Amino acid sequence: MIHIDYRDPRPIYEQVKDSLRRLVVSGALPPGEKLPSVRELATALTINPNTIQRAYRELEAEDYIVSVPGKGSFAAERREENAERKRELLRTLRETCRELRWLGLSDEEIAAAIEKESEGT
Amino acid sequence: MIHIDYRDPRPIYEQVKDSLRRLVVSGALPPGEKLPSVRELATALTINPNTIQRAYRELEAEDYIVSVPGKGSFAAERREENAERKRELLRTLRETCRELRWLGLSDEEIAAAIEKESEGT
Amino acid sequence: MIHIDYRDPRPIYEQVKDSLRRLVVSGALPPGEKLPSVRELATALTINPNTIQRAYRELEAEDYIVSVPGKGSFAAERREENAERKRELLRTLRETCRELRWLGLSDEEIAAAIEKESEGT
Amino acid sequence: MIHIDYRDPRPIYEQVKDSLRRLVVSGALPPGEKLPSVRELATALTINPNTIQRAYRELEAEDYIVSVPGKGSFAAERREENAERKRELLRTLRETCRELRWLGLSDEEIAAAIEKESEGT
DNA sequence: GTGGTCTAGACCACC
DNA sequence: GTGGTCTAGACCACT
Repeated sequence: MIHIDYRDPRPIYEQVKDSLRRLVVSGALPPGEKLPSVRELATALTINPNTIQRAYRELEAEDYIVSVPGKGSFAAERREENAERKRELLRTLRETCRELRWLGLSDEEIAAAIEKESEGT
Repeated sequence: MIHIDYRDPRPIYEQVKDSLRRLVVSGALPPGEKLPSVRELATALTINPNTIQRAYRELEAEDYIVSVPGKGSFAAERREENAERKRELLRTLRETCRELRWLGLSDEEIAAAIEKESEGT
Repeated sequence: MIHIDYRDPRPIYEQVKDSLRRLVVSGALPPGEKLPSVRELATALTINPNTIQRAYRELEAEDYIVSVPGKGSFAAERREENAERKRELLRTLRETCRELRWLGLSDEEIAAAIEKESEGT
Repeated sequence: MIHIDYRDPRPIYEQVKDSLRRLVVSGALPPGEKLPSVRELATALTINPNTIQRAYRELEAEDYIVSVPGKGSFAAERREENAERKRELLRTLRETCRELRWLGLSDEEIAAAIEKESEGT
């Protein structure tokens, strides 16, 4: 589920963050579900625990997960604040649609793509 | 119009590509419009001309611009092929919507954001 | 009313002290009001009684509560000594105001915030 | 100017953050002023560079400093957003005033303390 | 076992 | 020189 691409110029902790955020947001990790421990994930990905730790720390700061010392890390409850992130997402949403239109997609086709937002990645 | 962020981990030529593609796709550079020359843009951004060259080359391969030897580079006509790029865009579209829904936005709010796809960047 | 945060790096007895002091200072525990016994509070918070004991002992040394052997602990009368604590509070007061000003608040806004010193915690 | 107390239960990077934030907010480090480099401060305080780095990273995320790779870190321009931090500061402000009143200070004395908010720490 | 902090030391890209 | 990332390995408090 979590894939690291060493040719990706983005730092590893960012790639880990993105993967985990997607798992939470997609519902693959429902609220309250336990995430792999820092050490587990580190050995599974053969990445240093500090790097995983940083990903977890920042995901907690962004309210996607909750970490409880001595217990583990868990998918967070859904929250509706986070105006910053919303603005960012709406911006990419608009840009993506603009380019799709430029590539010839009609608004109906775009809407359809959003509806059947069910399958994989 | 073209903004380089040296703290962005992505390579410079990728940032230049994104900026230029956005200009084309948004209509800021309508089809046929002349782009600045590689050398012009390089000096304007104080970036190595090779970096700009690479951005132009790849944008041409992706059909966003057309380069005419001895004349310059121009915004391309709108193309409806590029299935690869379409799939990529639809994928980010779906992921963006999924996270926006997770953050509490209704489908109506998302649709509205797409409609008034007018303001800033 | 007393909230323990196990992720707070401060020792538990400090957190208990702060909570109790706030109750006294806010008037929630008016002078003479009986506090829960050490054992009661310890079981209620599932904390070691020694930890609670230490909080009570130090709060008595600082004149916020009074403990009467065999009878219990009570919110103290208002005291105007405690020059040490006053200096400490005035110091944090000045620093807090300084940062609020830096963040753009005018003296009027700050004064207003102090006036309507009524709502939550 | 930056003092680390190893008996303080708070992590070192937090203490470093607080010290630096105070320097910025107090005007001791005016906007644009260069901060000591990560390595300089690390050796000066005999603290590991990673620990200092973390403090700098988080201060940048909170918009108190700006770090430019290859150039250094600098005190940020004053910004007036940061509603989160404002709320937190106003909360401590109210609590501090409440306890000062309980200790017998009049509103006039408190206001006076805020006015002559000039001297040191 | 868990998350969290810290150290020591390395490497990178950029200036 | 600078900030930034990553590894390796240690220690702590808490469950």
